[in-house]
Amino acid sequence: MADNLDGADTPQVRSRRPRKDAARNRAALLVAAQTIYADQGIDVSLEEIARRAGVGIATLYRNFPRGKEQLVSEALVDQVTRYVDVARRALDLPDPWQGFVTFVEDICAMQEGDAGFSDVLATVLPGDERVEELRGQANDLAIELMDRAKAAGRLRTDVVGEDLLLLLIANAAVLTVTRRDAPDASRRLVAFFLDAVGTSRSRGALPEPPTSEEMLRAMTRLATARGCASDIGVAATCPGVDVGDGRRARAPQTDDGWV
Amino acid sequence: MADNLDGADTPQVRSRRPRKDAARNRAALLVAAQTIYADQGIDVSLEEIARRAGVGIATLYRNFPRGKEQLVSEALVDQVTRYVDVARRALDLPDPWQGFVTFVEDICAMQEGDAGFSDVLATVLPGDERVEELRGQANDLAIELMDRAKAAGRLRTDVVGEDLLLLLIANAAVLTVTRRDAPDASRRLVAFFLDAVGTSRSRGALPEPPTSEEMLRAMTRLATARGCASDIGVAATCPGVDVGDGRRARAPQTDDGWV
DNA sequence: ACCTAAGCGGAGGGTATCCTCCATTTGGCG
DNA sequence: CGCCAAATGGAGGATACCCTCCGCTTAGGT
Repeated sequence: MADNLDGADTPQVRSRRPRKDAARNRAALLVAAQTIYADQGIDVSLEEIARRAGVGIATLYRNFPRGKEQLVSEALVDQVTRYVDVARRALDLPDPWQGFVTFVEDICAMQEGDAGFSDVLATVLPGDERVEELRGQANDLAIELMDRAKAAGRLRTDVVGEDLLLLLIANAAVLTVTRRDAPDASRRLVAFFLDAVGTSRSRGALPEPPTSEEMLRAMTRLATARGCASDIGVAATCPGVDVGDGRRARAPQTDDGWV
Repeated sequence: MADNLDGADTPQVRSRRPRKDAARNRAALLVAAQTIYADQGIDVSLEEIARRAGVGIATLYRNFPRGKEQLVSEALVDQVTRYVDVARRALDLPDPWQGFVTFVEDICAMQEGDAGFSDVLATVLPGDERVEELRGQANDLAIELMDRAKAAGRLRTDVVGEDLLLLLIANAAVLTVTRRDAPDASRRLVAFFLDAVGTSRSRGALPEPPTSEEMLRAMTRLATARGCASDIGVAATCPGVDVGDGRRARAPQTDDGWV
């Protein structure tokens, strides 16, 4: 951590230990970012995070000079680390298929529990090499899990690592649409995927599907949030989101309202 | 279309035939919207559409007073109509399973061919009853297709209409991420889904998976387009857009790590 | 207790988007 | 041809977001 305290050190790297209030503010910002990102995804204004942390916007930029990208990376690096751990623990399971299934279900459950993490899994943080390094590790472990399951004859041999990525993207999208109104929908998608990639035609019972009402509410919510409609997000709104604000429509026109 | 021409009509509804230039501008706007939406999804600024149509922004608002929502509905109502036709034609196929597969593959291919349509399928246009009416029709037909396939013993009986919606959402997200760099990824997702919901364990060959390079490029493109990272936009999110500009980070502070 | 630099908050510049207002142009009827 | 309502385009108000600048505050060493 504190690899370079004060005192007469090299003139080049003149870092000092930060003041106590500064350290507190930095921590508050990270906590605020983690909380808000987990709840709403990473498309949240930096002002909102600073407000939640009880600091000014300038303090945020002093701690994270590269802006949103850096804040997102640092707020989510713990989750990405846990992601690697999940893969490692799945490899410890004796049954190769069980290991693969556990891994897939666990990371998709992590997406369900943290909208920001879900967003990040479905994209790339071009700026942060730490996150990308961890992602690479997890990817290697995932390949290992898959190879093991293939060797055991339980995973189709024509399934590749990129297919897992497709699932993460798909699941992120389903979650951004359904997180609030039909949270079980994600598990159903995952069950379909596992069913498709496995060889053992076990075909257990599926999780409950969402109801029509839940889906309607979820999609309508997304549409209004997006200021109109679309994209998961999305691209994904996409994926993600886009706070959306209101739209007033004082409108001399008839302007009947939304739904 | 022209349901109320001029002449001495009811004093309440005083619509007249529009001037020729006005009609031309309206058509140009719709064409521009269809073109741009198909290419980039519906998260495009109205200014850009007006510019492409060669008219001012005020002209757009005169023709579509409810703004983006109305323009999207009217630009995409043709596609949604085709969507219903696809379902109807699938019902004409004699083989129930073949009909279901054809329907699913065709609408997902429509999503691939039209990013705006893909966005709309994954949400709801709360304002436009015409689109929602058509969506309801297509939904009923889809249920019929599924019941038929179930009765033939080819579709799992625990699959419901909402599962199809999940696929459309998932596919929209995959497409917003991969459309430019790995367009085949969508077909692979669809193949997985069909494999999971079918009972006949036919298990044909899967479409080619995307390569690692393609996926990396796709995800990086999305991240930079979002100005930072994420969100699929769900649709993609924000799909499409958000120029993002540069970000400089001159960083006055020493700003070394401190972890 | 004092002093200095680290740290702070918020105003405000820049950009993007949605939407409205209004002075000007123009289609097309008489 | 001449008129006038229909139609036009672009300025600009409102909002949201990103990021920087700058004068004030305060931690903490002496």
